[in-house]
Amino acid sequence: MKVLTKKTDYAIRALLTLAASRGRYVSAKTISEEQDIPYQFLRGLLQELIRLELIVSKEGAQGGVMISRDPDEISVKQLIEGFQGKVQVSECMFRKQICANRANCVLRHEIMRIEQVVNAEFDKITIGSLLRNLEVIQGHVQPAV
Amino acid sequence: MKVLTKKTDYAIRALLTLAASRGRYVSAKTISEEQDIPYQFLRGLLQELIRLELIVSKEGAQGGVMISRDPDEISVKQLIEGFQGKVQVSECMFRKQICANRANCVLRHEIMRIEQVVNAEFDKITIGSLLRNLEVIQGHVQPAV
DNA sequence: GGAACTGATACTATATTAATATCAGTTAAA
DNA sequence: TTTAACTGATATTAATATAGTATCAGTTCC
Ligand code: FES
Ligand code: FES
Repeated sequence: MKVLTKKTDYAIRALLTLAASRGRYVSAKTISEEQDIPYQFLRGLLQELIRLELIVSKEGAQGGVMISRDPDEISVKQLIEGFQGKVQVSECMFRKQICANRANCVLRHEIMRIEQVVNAEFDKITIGSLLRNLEVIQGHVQPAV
Repeated sequence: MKVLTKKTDYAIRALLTLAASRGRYVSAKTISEEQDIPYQFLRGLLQELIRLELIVSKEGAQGGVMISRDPDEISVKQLIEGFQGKVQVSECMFRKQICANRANCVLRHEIMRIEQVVNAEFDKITIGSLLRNLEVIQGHVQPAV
């Protein structure tokens, strides 16, 4: 079972690059090279991020995309939902047998608990937190201004 | 994000039927009709369950398959792993940037925690526990002998 | 005007999942 | 002893999701 698709993975990485360059427009070409993401695939993905209102773009020479939110407000959960849909264990297991009694279905309760845990965990992980971890690991910590 | 594939879903349902008929051989046809699972698809799936040693079969007329384990010892986790492979969040996110320092990667730690929680939860849900829930819901509880 | 960009969209390739089809061999029982 | 009800094994197709490519129009900066 794979939880993150490549698209989500790429989106996270693109946002990391953008978060590290806040306030500046970065071209798709640059991101593509820096993160080793196929150019055209990235282009499409960036347009989705624009629709999700996580980044904004500027056309023309010297244009590109720029992150438009506080990186701490962008969670991996949002990205998973945006690109892969909500975490859902099974549309509804055992339809025939149980679903007549959904409200009382114990299984359903347990499954929803799992979903909640997964969502809560992915909600904790943000672009901001990831970036800080990256910086710590790579020794690129910038002194607070 | 879909956690259970149809195959896993079908397998669980087939095992529920078999658990409800412990000690008897049930034909694929019967299971197929009872659980509304495409016959040939079910056939293949049952052969996998045999390989996983969760059921045994008997050929010929009056043959079929029979559950060969205590239903409480068959967890949804085992089935997911058998049919879909281990739960894995991402083969390894951010390869380029972090994987040079895997041991210290905070992200990796968080992700592994999520995996553990999901696995632990699915490990708690067994064919036995599901069947009991079903019986309670449907009012088919058999008095203990 | 031309190079460096994004917007929009259409297309192809690959992988995974889901479903079917076929035929040989086994067993029970009429 | 034949036949209907079964599984074993395997091949094939269909449907869907994911991943990646290509093209062209329009914008902006120099
Ligand atoms: S699985 Fe559908 S209500 Fe329980
Ligand atoms: S994601 Fe690979 S080590 Fe952190």
